[in-house]
Amino acid sequence: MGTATGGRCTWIPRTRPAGSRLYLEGAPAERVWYLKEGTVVLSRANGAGATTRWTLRRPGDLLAPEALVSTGYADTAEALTPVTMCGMARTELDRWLGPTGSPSRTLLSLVLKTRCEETPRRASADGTSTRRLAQWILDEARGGEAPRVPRKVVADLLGMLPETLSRALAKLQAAGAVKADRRTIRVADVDALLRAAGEAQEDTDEDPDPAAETAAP
Amino acid sequence: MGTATGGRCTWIPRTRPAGSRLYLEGAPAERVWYLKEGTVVLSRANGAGATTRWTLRRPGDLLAPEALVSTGYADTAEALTPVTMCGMARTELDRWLGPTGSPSRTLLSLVLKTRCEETPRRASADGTSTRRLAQWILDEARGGEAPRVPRKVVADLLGMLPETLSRALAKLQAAGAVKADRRTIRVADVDALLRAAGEAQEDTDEDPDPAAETAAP
DNA sequence: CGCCCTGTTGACAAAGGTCAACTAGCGTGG
DNA sequence: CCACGCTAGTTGACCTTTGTCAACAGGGCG
Repeated sequence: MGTATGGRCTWIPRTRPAGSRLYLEGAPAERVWYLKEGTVVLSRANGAGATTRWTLRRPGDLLAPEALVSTGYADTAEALTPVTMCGMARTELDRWLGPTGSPSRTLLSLVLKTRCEETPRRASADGTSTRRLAQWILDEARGGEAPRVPRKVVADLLGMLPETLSRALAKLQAAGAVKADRRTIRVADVDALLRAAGEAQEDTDEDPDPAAETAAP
Repeated sequence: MGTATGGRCTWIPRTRPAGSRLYLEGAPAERVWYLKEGTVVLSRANGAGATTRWTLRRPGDLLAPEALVSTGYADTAEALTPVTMCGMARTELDRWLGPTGSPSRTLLSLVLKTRCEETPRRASADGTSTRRLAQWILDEARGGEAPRVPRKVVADLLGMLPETLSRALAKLQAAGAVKADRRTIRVADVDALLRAAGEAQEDTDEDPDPAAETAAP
């Protein structure tokens, strides 16, 4: 590892108390951190109003690497314990990484892009089967058509059985949201589909999050 | 993107028919591919005997980037359609990427490491709540103790409610697998825990997978 | 010392898994 | 070219698991 570990890095070390929000999903992604001490949990809004915590970060992990390929943070990070982290401004990091277009930077970008796109899906072990299916279709459809993969595969990807998928799809068809035959699924009514994907916790108001969390400065 | 896109790459293009296995989880990771055409599904054995398909790869995605940081493939890849992909041997890629220890390579390694470790967890939207909890504890425990995070956080990470988590934990304690108080969970009996994590589809024999899939050469 | 927050336990309802029968499309072979 | 059989997908009935709602307990902090 070398450069990033060992403490004698050019990155700026900093400590934050337990409970603090380190960065917010959607905010301009200006910094990347290397986590030296403590535990951090990442959460992400999952299409519907709800927010899901989906993974932990521990010492040695990188926080917000997406800053390199995206303009906004992909997750909200919350310290579960007091943390020590080394931060670096995105622009500085950019310089540090060397010329764009170098093989390793190209690869880095590719990997990060893929990672950013797929993680949100990961989150949802929640929501009704119909809702998950609707979200998947919205995510995956290109030109109004979902990928032509066997039903069994779709079911696996969504963590449900083919039978359940079949029923969920039937519901979406009944609602007029999609039109499906044995091997294709096409979007018939985006609004209806969005409704199916979002509906449920529609009552859950945005959780205004009254500061409270941030401990002593 | 430049280097990797556009077709005029140093990578060796190759086509494979629908249904073929492109590489196998656990096999020595010798190549990395750039997917140019087609759809690929990745699956991974999830602790218990079962195997879960967890994500799709489409044109423009990288296949098996873990080859750079791991000796074995992390997933099994299966072509859902005929595919065209550009492969490169790990050693050659290694040379192409330039000196180890350069900032961008260091970062690339970090990101890949994190990615490899966290994806398996993603898979499991399946299994009973007790089983998922057992797997999580096995995954996360360091020195016989699971991370000290609030129950609510653990529940979120596992996609269940605090109530359900509480019941699942009670079962594991009843089985003598763990010992937990209000804020810690420590492993009491690894074997019992492994049994709890694996049990269920114990009848599911290994799916010998009788060729069948591979289409015409 | 008492309140509040987090976690636990209980009873009930609903979503989804299970098992099983049935249908449709496709490929194969006569 | 048609018929047959096979596999993937659909539908139905039932049962387990988990989410829901609610009451309660234990620790920590004021």
